[in-house]
Amino acid sequence: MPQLNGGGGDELGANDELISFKDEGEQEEKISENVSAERDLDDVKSSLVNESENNSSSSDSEQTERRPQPRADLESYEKAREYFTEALRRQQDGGFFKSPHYPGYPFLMIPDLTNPYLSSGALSPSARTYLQMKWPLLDVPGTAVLRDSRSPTPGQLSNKVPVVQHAHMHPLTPLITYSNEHFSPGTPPAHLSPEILDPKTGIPRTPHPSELSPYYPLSPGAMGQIPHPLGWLVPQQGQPMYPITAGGFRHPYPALAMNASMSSLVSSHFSPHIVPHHHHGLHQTGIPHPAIVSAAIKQEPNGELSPSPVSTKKEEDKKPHIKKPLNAFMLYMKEMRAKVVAECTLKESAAINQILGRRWHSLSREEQAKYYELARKERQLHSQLYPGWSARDNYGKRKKRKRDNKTDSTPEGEDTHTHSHSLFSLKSSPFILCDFRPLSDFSARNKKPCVQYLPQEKMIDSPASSHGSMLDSPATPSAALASPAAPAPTHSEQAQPLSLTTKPDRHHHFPLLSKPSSSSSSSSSSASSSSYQPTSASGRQSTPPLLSRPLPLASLHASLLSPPSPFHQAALHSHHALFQSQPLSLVTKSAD
DNA sequence: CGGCCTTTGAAGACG
DNA sequence: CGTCTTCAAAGGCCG
Repeated sequence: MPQLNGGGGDELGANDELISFKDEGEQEEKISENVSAERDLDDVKSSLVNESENNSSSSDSEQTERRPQPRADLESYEKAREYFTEALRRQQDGGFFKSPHYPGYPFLMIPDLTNPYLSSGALSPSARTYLQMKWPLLDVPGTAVLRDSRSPTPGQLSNKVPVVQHAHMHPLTPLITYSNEHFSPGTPPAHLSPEILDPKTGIPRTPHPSELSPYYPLSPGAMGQIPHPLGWLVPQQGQPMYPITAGGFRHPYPALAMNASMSSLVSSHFSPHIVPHHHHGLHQTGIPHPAIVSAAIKQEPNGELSPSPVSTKKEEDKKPHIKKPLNAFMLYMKEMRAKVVAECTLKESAAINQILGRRWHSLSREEQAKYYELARKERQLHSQLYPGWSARDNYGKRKKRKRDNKTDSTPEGEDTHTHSHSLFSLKSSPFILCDFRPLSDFSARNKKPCVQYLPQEKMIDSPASSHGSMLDSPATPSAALASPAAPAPTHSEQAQPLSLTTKPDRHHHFPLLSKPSSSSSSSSSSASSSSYQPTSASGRQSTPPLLSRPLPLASLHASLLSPPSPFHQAALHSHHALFQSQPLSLVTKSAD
């Protein structure tokens, strides 16, 4: 929670910073653990790769799409998201390794919250993002709303609508911010850029250098300029954000609301000229929504807009397709996919996703928390933007789902309750089986083996990681923290190889592993859990995902090792400090 | 050309 | 209230 902690934005920031050490240290974090270390290395590698690749391939293609070329812009929110993620990714990669603008990692060192960027820098990429987002929020008077990140129920917060508060900004904001970076590292925005909407006028103007800067072009505080409040809203390519709701528009945003970076980014990325008109994607409100995607209209990969027949438009108008907000994992996927792809030869998304799924589980609580928070904000924003929207609206839009019952093949009764989600995965336990299985399956199925990847992954993720990481190093004290509430399904799975299904975690706890508290269901989310977790916007799953979901091995171990609550809380509060000063292992012990 | 596969999470639907 | 289903992204693969 620290991160989430709205109240002390500063503190949060501070915490983040601490955490941030992870980022760099991420690698470091784990020194203690081989696994982690490996993982980190892996990551690093990947990042390195990415860099190169980004410059070359991935980025090219991606950028190409995204570049503000004069395309029509209808894109949707998807694209916007892509930007974000991409920005994120780049940020990470670039920032991390290249450190373009920042020589070194400046951020790390700077504790100053005021300077978000810096501090953020310290954090893991995601963390950074996070911070950035927050800042703006903090600044805002109305922050109360935002702050909630953790605690306050979203519902409360939002009184939603009318007050758009920063809502506009948040979720996306961060993202947007990222987007800046997205171009940054290697690419000078020259082409991109130069025009930025004038915050005030909305007219394209030349950006300040600072804005242009790829990485953190602008620090909000630093920047004197006030971004156009709506800047990010500006649809440009649309991507970036959710469509604006009428309410949103009305509100004058406090300058604060907008993150300078966002605005700049947005503008830079999206060429203004392109944007301005609402194309088809008008929201009900009549406001153009990037978020709204019409299937028909989606851009083509090439970047070309598919011609949208008039009829199509009509439909759209009638029912604009508003996509679901991305969840934490999806956000993570977007961010990390490129890296994974770069690392391995495989390109199939299915395979990549498996890997990502494992990595996701291996993330530390803090890391996951970042994404959860981000997702939460995104949902919040989404709800504000589209008050009336419900997930159900999209039901049936996606073609049909796979037969849920793939089960047939594996039809043991047990599966019945398993979701359509991969059966395989179910069986595969992250621990032992899992890692292998999926991969193996996957590899088997796929012609292209991920040569590089597999080995590493296995090594990393699976056994070793799970095991070592936790025990040895509390790599994730946090994880430990998280775990208490929820048994780490993952672990549990590991513990029980075959039969266990993955999914069960949510509901089932393994007896063996399970911790007493179990709560299984979720609800119980221990205080701790709740604390760190972002409050779920939706009341329903108040349970922190982390808890509910498979926890990192660490968590599992931790839970086993130590009594949940005490340790837990203590850890929560102090964990950052511990991290920094002491080895994880110590922490764990101490906990005990 | 369109659906499948795969992942986790969120939320709707249903019992 | 608990369980199940659908969708979100993404991109190669397959029919």
